Amino acid sequence: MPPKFSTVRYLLLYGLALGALLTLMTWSQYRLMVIDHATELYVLLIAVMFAGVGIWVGLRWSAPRVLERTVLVPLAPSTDALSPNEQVLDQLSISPRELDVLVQLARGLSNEEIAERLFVSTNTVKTHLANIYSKLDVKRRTQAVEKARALGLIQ
Amino acid sequence: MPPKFSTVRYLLLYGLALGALLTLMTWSQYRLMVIDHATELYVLLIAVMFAGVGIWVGLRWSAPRVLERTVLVPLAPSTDALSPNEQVLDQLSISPRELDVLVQLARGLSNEEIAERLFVSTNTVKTHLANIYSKLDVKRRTQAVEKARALGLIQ
DNA sequence: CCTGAAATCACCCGTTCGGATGAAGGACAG
DNA sequence: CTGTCCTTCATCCGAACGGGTGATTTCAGG
Repeated sequence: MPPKFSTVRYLLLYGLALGALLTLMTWSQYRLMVIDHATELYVLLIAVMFAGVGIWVGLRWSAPRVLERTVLVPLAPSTDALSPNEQVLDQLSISPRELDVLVQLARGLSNEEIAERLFVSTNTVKTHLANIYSKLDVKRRTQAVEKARALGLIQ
Repeated sequence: MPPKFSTVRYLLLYGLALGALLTLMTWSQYRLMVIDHATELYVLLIAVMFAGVGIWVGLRWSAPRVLERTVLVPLAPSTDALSPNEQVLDQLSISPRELDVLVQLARGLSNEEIAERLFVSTNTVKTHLANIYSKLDVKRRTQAVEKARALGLIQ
């Protein structure tokens, strides 16, 4: 359960998922071929499966930050050059990824849950959090949320 | 540093503080008597010291909850019978003391800091927090703050 | 081309937190 | 006066968190 080597774990999961997909593909191909030549169903199945894989990969690489940004941006329409929270972000030199972690943090997620949502290891989350704490000059996660809220970085 | 027996610790602090006060009183009395008969100054000193003690004792017994309540109430003027957050408080059956802990929790304080501000032991804070978690149906303190904020219990 | 920032991952160690449980005293309604 | 709720305090144990440190990769900018 505790992902000490999350990279290895995810690689294993990748492999297992791909293997299961291939097995399912060949099996379904065989079954459908035997029963009747429902190639349309077969194509549909393939399409659905790969659509799922595509959606997952898309989430894996873009969603975690884009989804949050689209929530944040409309709340603060850019009047001049930078919105207020972006100014604060620059002043505190908080990186985009650190803001991602901060947003998840404000939702009350644990390190492991944040790691899962952002598709990184818990070690990475901890590193980001340590940087956030030092930049916000706080000691704990609840204080970080409180201060980030006061500074307008989140919500 | 870790207050395992906070009652004993506070009793010791009481004793030490009282002893220091008595020492200071006799010393100041002696000094002022020798220099000149500035009884007014002496009375003033006594008054200030005991006013401080009185304020501290007052805070010790009443302020921790009253001070926070006065922050909460004006934000939600009672329209009919119960203000919205009080309705939620009743529905969730969150006790006044638990709300006190919740308010401190939202400020990002640690268990020990909350215990100091509310003049209870960390064990008591932990008990209140456990009850809060079960009543709010959450697992961690950051989640509790998030949910309490969403429910309008705080801020 | 090289530097530096950003992002990622890892390990160790100590502290804090949370779950489970028991207990005791005060307040208050029935 | 008896049961119930609130508040308080306690212990044990496992999980989560935070500090410190080091390392690699990528990539933009000088």
